Amino acid sequence: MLRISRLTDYGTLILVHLASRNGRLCSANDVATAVRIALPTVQKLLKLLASSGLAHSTRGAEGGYCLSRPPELISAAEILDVLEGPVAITECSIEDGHCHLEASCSVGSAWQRISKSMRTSLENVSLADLENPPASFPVIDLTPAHRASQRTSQRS
Amino acid sequence: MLRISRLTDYGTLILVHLASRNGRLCSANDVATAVRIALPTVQKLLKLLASSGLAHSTRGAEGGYCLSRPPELISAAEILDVLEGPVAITECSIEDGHCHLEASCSVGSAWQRISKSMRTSLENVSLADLENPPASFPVIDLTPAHRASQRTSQRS
DNA sequence: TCATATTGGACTAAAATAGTCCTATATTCG
DNA sequence: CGAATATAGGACTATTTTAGTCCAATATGA
Repeated sequence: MLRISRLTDYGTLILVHLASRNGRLCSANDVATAVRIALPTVQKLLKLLASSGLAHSTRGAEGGYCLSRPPELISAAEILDVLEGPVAITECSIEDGHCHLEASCSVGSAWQRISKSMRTSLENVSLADLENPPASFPVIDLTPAHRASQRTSQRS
Repeated sequence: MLRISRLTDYGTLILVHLASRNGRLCSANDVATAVRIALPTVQKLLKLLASSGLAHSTRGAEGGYCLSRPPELISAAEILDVLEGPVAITECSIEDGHCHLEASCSVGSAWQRISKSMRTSLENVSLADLENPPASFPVIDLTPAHRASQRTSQRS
């Protein structure tokens, strides 16, 4: 859980590589060599990144890929959206709220809300942050709002 | 991504049901009826919950399952650990740090750290919270530590 | 026109997930 | 004791997802 797929991992690597090239074009071949992932897989991912708008592609000889925006403006949430599909911690949270489990579904809604706040927080992490990760990311406060006041001084 | 499996969803439902029974024993059959999930699946999950220590089982006639602790003392992180296996956002984050991707792996390490802080935050959400979900969970601040000071007043 | 690249999609293989079933063991009650 | 009720443990199958490969078409530059 909270596991990203291998392709997403690869995809991130590729994005970081493109970021390091600072806007210069990079062919699928170049990328594959640099990140040491099989060419067909890299091609597949680059196509996905380009069609989703995270990368820009140029066809033909001397063509290649580059980021469509500076890495500071690409969020981890976006990257996950593209490479893993929409972030949704449970299935029915996608089509908000209709499963066959009726009453008990209040639980699903809790997972949904947790998922939602996680997503929101991932929007504040940029590709640039992934490129040069800080020593640590701060501990998240997922505590339900109604209890929050009781434990504000928690992290010593 | 950030998707939990269907079995985890079911498992949570079952735990919430047990919580609502307030310590009284509940057979697999009772649970299956209550949560409306196929009996064999419920049996499988209850066995898992019992063997992992989240639930307590009593064999024989009049036997059944109950929570091993009050719902306030069971965290979402534990539930996920049991039902989904160890939380690890990338593969190599499990066996901390050896993949064939060498230098580029600093990225993986970033995902790892994000995953880690998410997990820590899930430790502060209890089964009781899942049972009666609050209106919303607060937005998480995942901003890297070195930028945190610049945006403390972010949530207006 | 040829070499270099991306595009779009089909296709196969491998692995994880979901779901079912069977036999053994423990407990209660008549 | 013996029948009924439950869990325990594990094998097993089917389904779905994920990973990975390949090919024919199109675009570009020299």
